[in-house]
Amino acid sequence: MAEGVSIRPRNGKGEAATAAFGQAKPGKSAATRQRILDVAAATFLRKGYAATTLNDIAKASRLRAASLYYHFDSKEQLLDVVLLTGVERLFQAVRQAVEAVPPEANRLARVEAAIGAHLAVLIEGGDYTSCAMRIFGQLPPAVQRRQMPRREAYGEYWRTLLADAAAAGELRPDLDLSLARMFLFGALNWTPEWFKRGRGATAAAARQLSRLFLAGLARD
Amino acid sequence: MAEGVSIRPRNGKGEAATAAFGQAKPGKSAATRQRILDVAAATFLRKGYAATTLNDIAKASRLRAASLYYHFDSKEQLLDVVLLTGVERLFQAVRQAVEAVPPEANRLARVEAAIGAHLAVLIEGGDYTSCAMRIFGQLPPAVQRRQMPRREAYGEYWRTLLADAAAAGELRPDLDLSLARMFLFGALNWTPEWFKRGRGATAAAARQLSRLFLAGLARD
DNA sequence: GTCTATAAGATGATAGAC
DNA sequence: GTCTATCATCTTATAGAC
Repeated sequence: MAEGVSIRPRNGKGEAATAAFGQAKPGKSAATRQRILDVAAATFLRKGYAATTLNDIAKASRLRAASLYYHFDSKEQLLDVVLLTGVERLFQAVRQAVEAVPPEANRLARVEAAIGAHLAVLIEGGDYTSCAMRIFGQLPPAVQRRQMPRREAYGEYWRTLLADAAAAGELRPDLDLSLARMFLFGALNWTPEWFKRGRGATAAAARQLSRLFLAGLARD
Repeated sequence: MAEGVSIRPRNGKGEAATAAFGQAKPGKSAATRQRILDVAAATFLRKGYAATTLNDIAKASRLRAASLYYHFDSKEQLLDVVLLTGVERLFQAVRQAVEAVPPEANRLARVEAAIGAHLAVLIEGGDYTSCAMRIFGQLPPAVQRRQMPRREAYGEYWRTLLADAAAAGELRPDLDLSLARMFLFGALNWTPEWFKRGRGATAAAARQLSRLFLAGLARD
């Protein structure tokens, strides 16, 4: 809890505390905060962090820039929350999809489930994850450092996923799993750059990528 | 020539014209201009366009910010040149690698050559191409629009490369070539995000990616 | 909770000396 | 070719009214 990033609102009140006051509508603060975060994720994704001004975010949130400081300490803290939320959503969705695979299925089925979930979150899971993946590399080092623990945990999860498949003899033996994983991340994380949503398009893309990746990865 | 981006220096002098004056050392302007561009590409790549100030670029070029305006009209024009240079270098290297493949080789060998060249330029070809690929999606729409013609030409070149292989019956018939190409671009263009250079590392990575991609793409 | 007003500093760009 | 000086504008952030 000491390291990493907290996502507590600046006003220090949760839903309950806010509701305890009779003055504000219950959840008004939380709802506004949420709206700000949604807008921030969308704008950071589209223009990048530095090019996004607090005025951009405020306007799209139907507020003045100064009002953002009631909900967040700084622009950078707003970014922290967006990034962390993006990674958490991704991690949770992927883990859930993997755990939904029947235990009797082979290890590659778990990898395939992870690919599908990662892609689905990126494309249909809102802007947090796509933002977190897309802009990360150009952010101030201090921000990157705070995010590293969760990101490394996610990478480690995938490393295990692939190592398990290798240990089960389901992978070609001549592969560098570390390279393969990073190339796969690239294919996945690049999708927000070009993919156009459409009915069924996401599932079809996931199937394609799984086939592309697995048929090259799996032993014949 | 009317559309797209010119890369002529602001002072309107080429090497010869500058040398015609006895005062300045021959090529001083061109050399400084080159230094500025190198620094700009490196800095845009690391921090993004918006987060990079003219002061950043000037300082690393051993100049004052105002001096940049002798060589370029604006920050945005500097960006234009970096981007266009990056794409041209990439296109040229890939085309050259493909044309070096013996005509009697199959079509997939050409694809493999293209993968190797694209990756090599990204990792070892300086900062222009990696910058151009990495930051493009977050740039102002006007800048993106100016770059589109060359980028689409490059995409079209790849489309043909894959379509030829398909026409030659070297690809599995159940593939969406458009999706496959974009996933491949992702795997390639994401590499600057994580790849650490090392002796032989680039060639090894290219072999891995080719195998990963082709063994999944090629008919058994 | 959100506003107006404003501080304090940085930024892209221009003018003109050298 | 590069510099110093300067400008107009924008940016993050704070103070305090409502």
